[in-house]
Amino acid sequence: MDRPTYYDQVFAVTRAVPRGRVTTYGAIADFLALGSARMVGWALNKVAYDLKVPAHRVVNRKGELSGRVHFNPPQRMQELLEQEGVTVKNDQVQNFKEILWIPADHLSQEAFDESFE
DNA sequence: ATTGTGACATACG
DNA sequence: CCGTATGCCACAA
Repeated sequence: MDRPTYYDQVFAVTRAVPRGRVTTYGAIADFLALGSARMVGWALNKVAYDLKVPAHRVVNRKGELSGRVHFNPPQRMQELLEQEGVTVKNDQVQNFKEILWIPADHLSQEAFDESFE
């Protein structure tokens, strides 16, 4: 699309997160070099009821499942993560630093832009 | 145009 | 660790 909305970009990055890995709101915002971490969570909220985007792989900078309450039902987020091999305890992703996936380290801005033509 | 609203992040006490 | 404050900025009304 000519004019991808902020949502589209957030969704695209989120879909790029591999199974068993997680990323953070800040990392996505940083990669997009647009908006802020707040925008990311806000964008995901719009699609929380759609299963097209693996929103469960996005957590806050502490590795907490801060957005779980927006799932249906809330514990669904943790279940999905554990299903992918991610251990979650007390609403926190275990081994967080090991499985953290930073978009900026694996995606090129150019290739990303092209996907919106 | 103005205001309100955040699934955040960082700084400070 | 906890609460407060501030920056952040796209989007809906």
